[in-house]
Amino acid sequence: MAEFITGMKRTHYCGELRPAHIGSTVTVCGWVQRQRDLGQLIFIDLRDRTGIVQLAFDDSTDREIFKKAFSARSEYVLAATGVVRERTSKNPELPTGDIELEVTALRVLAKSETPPFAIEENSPVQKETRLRYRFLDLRRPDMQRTLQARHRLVKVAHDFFDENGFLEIETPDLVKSTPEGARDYLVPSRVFPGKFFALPQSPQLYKQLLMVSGFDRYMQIARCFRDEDLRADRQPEFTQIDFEMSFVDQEDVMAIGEGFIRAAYKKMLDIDIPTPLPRLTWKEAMDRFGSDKPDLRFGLELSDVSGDLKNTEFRVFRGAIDAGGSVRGINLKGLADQLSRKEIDKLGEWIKTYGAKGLAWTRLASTGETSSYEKFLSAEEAAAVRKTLGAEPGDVLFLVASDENSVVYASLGALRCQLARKFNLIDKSQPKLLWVTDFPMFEYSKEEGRWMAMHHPFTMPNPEDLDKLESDPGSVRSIAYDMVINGYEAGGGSIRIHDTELQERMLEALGISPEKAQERFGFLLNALKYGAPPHGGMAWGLERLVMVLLDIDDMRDVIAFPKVASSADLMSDAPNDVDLDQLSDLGIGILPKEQPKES
RNA sequence: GGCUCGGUAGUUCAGAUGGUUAGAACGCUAGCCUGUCACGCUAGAGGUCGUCGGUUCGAUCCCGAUCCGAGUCGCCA
Repeated sequence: MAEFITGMKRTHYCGELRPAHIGSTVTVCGWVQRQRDLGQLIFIDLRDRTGIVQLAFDDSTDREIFKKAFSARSEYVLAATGVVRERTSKNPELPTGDIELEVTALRVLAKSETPPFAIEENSPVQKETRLRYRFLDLRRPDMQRTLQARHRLVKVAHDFFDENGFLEIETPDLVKSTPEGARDYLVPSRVFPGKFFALPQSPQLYKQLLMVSGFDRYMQIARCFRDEDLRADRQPEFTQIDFEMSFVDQEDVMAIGEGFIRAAYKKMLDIDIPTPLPRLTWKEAMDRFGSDKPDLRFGLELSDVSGDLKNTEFRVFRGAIDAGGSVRGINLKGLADQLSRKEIDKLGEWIKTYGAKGLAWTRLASTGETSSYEKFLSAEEAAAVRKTLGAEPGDVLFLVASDENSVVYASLGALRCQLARKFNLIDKSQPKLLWVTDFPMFEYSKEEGRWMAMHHPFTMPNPEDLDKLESDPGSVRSIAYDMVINGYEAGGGSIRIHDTELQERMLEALGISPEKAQERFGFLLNALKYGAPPHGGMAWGLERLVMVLLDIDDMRDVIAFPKVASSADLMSDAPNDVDLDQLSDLGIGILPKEQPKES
């Protein structure tokens, strides 16, 4: 039977005791990290969220207390009162290593089964086991630190936006389903059987409505939900640091965005981020880095060699160029001797996952020059390509050709990052932040056979491109901007359309009929008719920011109770079956699982 | 949905052309031990080898299906 804590009041956290406390009587509470039984002498390391302190029991200790110490096991919960004394032999590894507690009162507040893994930093346990026992995993010091950092970042956000006149206003979690964009999580309505709410993918429409309502400056730590497949850096439910402001243009929003990120880096890491941040247009980012979220901590920029090859007789290259695509390349400087032919072939296979048909290469190794494509080119063409890529002895040149530029960008953008990781070319000494601006308004969806909004349908098109909205949607730029940090899309936003007519025109350009538009977005279109101020804003992914700030590469490590790749929660076993009664209340039936077709 | 990788003791892993009794380390249990701090020493317990089916005299190992996990492509306005 566990003992009660009544009458024992914690005076100190374990990790804060120091030689200055010697002689004073203190009470600490925590979990048994480890018990060391030396016969007539027992030590217990007691852990709480601040650290560890050693409890000592010897022949001067009360026998009843000694017995309790003897039976204490890992993760038992103890309260201990004692006198702080200097240690006979000190432990320089511990902040509390100069002192220990000579225990005069001890209570076992709770026993514990043997934990499935040791509660310590970097304990070598598979993610699956950690997530099944998440409540134990979270006891580990690194998880405690990470979630404390997450808390501090949210505090920085609240403080910064408050100081700048932003009001936090909560928007609903049960909203209207708007099938543009990510798949919605649906919530059935009991009162309206067969009808559904959706969980918000973002507070987008509501924060725009708040601008119409005159709140002028809004912010929210907003929960968002997207029913899409997960990645190491993507969870189905996540949090945004979201803001929106009125009577502003892009520069005003960016200034606030830079102000917040400066405050975040300063208060979290004591790093001064120089502002204004550098900017790249989307086009520049794609041409130079093959990505709209380029990692600027290393070089390996792309070069377009299409111009050198426009008259080539080599079909692979010529065909790509003639079809409106391109041939582009990367020069891996000075590493030819460290990249074997076999490894190059492996990269060639790997890059096919990005849609490339293959990887053309030239290896200028000290043992000789070899190339997969130069034999198909004239001497002038081969030389021109080398010149464009700045080839020198020791380099490896990589070329990708495709009749779709998006494939060239995706392949080389991924190759660039892959090579940087492989050869450790990433300079981690300084974070690299930038804005990517002038995103295309639309991208063509082959699946849907129509133009889709790249950002979202409420994004303001660049006024210079307005006349091309219907005639040439592919060339229309938007007033949208992403904040990119170390190759992560940390945040993004846009100036919104605040004019009903333009909004209707935009929806029509997206192939949404006026009737459909009214049905889906009527509440927004209606609001825009009643005096909407020009407005815009942006949002950061809170988890992404914590990841970037703390250099953590798994988003699950910055979320207390995350989901696994199948979007299940291993600890609680959600999602789960529900009673038929619950379903019938909602007017919902479950279709039988589709049987595999007979062949 | 596709591709790749993985599932063996509580944990992290090793293993065998398909053959009697499946191993290690840590952890756990018990005993001894007065200065440990990854305490030490001694002894011991602990396994449906993810699940189902097939091949075989015999399957943890081979084959098929399936479940679970990881990465990634698609997807993520």
